[in-house]
Amino acid sequence: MAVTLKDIAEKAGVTTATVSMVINNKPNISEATKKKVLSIAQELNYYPNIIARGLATKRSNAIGVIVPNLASGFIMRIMEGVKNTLRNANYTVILFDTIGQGVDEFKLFQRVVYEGRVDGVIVITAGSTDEELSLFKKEKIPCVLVARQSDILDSIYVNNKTGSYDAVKYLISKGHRDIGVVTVNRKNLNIEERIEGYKEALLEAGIEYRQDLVFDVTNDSIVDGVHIANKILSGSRRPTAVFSPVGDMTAIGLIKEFKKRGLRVPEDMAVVGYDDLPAALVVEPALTTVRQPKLEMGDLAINLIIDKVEKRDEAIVRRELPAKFIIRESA
Amino acid sequence: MAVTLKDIAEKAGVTTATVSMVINNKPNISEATKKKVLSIAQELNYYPNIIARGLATKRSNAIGVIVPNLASGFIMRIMEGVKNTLRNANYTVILFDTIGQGVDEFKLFQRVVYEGRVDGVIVITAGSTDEELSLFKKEKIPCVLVARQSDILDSIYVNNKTGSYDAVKYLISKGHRDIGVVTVNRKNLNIEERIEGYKEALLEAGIEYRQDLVFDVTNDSIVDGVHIANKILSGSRRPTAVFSPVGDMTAIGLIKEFKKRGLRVPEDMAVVGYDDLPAALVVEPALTTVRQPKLEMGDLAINLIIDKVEKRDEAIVRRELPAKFIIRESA
DNA sequence: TTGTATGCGTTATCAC
DNA sequence: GTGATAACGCATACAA
Repeated sequence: MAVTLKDIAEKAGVTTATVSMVINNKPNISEATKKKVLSIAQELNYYPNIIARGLATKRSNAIGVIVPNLASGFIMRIMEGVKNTLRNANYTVILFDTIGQGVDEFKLFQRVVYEGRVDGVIVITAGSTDEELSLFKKEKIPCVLVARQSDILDSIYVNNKTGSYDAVKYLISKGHRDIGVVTVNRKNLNIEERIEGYKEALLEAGIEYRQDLVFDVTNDSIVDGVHIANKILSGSRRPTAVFSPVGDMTAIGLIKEFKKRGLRVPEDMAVVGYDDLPAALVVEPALTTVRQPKLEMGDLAINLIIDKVEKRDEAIVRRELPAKFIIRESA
Repeated sequence: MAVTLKDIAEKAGVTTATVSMVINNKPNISEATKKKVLSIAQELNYYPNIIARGLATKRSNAIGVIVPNLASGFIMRIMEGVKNTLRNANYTVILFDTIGQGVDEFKLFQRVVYEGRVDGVIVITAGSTDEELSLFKKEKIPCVLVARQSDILDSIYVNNKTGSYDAVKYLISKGHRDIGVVTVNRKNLNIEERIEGYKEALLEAGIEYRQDLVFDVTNDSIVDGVHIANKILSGSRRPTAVFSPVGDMTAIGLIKEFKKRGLRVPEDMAVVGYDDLPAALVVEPALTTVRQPKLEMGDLAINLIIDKVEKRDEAIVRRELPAKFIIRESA
């Protein structure tokens, strides 16, 4: 049996109320009893029962993190940022993942909230529509969105447009005019914004936006990259460069397949990725890409959610972070 | 305010006890009240307060997972396995990470256990000594070790020796006699066992084990690999192959640096990794490596811990999984 | 089949 | 300063 307040109280000859006050560092306790209680607590190796405390205070000191899937290197880096800065805070992280979209994601959220398990939720999402997000808003619990901007919820996100714009402008400056772009075959606000950056750079250079240079992928993965590499090469008017705003893994698949098909990268075909995952450095040639500040997003997210939980700050926070275009060898 | 049993009870004209029994599907409830209560619960969008339930039942329906650090691709794959099979179980995962070793790790464990936050703990560790593990054993809570074998605790682990043995034997069959090996500069049982496999293959082939072919690294990382690649090349008797039981990232660093220094891989220098991370497929040449069944470990771990939590099975389970030697291009 | 009563370990509101 | 005592929301033994 674990040791409780009662055990300490009996041994110290006081009541549990007093012990509780000592443990929680409340004022108006004599030094004498404070010392005695504390020493007994130490001796008995007492740890407060978090569950009971949670029931009494209506606070769980836990933050829920809802992620689309753990497999992604992108998500993992964000989680790492979360954990890093959480280390010294008095909160724990409860992990929830969801493959499903929309309603399922919200159902999960709702369950988590209503069960009283967490004081706040960090949602890493990209697919949700605004209507879906408004459901999150309805719940009273603090909620911060990561990697997705929003007008109605707190959000930490990266400026998608500028990173893409820089990347495409760079390609144009290298003389490319036919620049392929890979997108994803489902609703994803981030990718859409990146495409905007692509279009803007094109427009500015007086280059026509061509639908036949847009290629769909289902996931950011090497196999998807390999797959569309072949599509790209079999097109009527072959591009001289491809930008992959969906992510680095796709770009890596592209590079691998282009090389396999006898093209030199970047001479015959330039490739630019997105995210800057560790693998960007292992592929050859090293991947030119747009870096997202993943650790920083995690860091900011956990700080923000704790602020919200503790101070109940009502204002909606929108924190935009810059993406950084990293020139390496593939373009 | 969240809706509680009481709200439902009042609306249904019964007591909270009855409602509780309905919610928990207890027997001996009339179909009529069951139906009525359930429909009201649904209407009010009721979710049981997990914290309160936890206090009453002394069960939290949460599993703690203690990991050394989230950054590692190896750990992440295990976590993915955990989450995958957890999806339909009625448990949540609470994540704890620890960079520190030994005492700190145990302090964290103890806190987690005593606070009553979790019903069981999965510990992914490699560095802990047997004495440290015996501390874990002392606590009454179920605990399964992953990626680390043990006589005193439940453990899910990979046979380290055979994978290494296969790898080194393969190198020998290719004519290599001077085979470098990279190890880690701190206590790590897994690596030690892999070194055993290396030694055994050597011994069997009548090749002397030479200390000057053993190279230390601090972490499994590309930079560490690059670093020791130079050490290896500057040695008096240069090996013709290097086996990196510490992991794939080191092996990738080796390959990159060997190539940079003008060596051909595998012709001039063969390289074999360990783990089979995604990056093993992106490096050129593709990495020959020893695959660990990471998803499977996660899967088994979560199933085992839930079994232990629910059935209080006392027997110590030791589940050994095989490693698989994967031949690709780097050796 | 359902209601009553009690406890889980804490915190919080009062008196004293 | 400290002690009673009542919550917190739920589960459960026992009574009815």
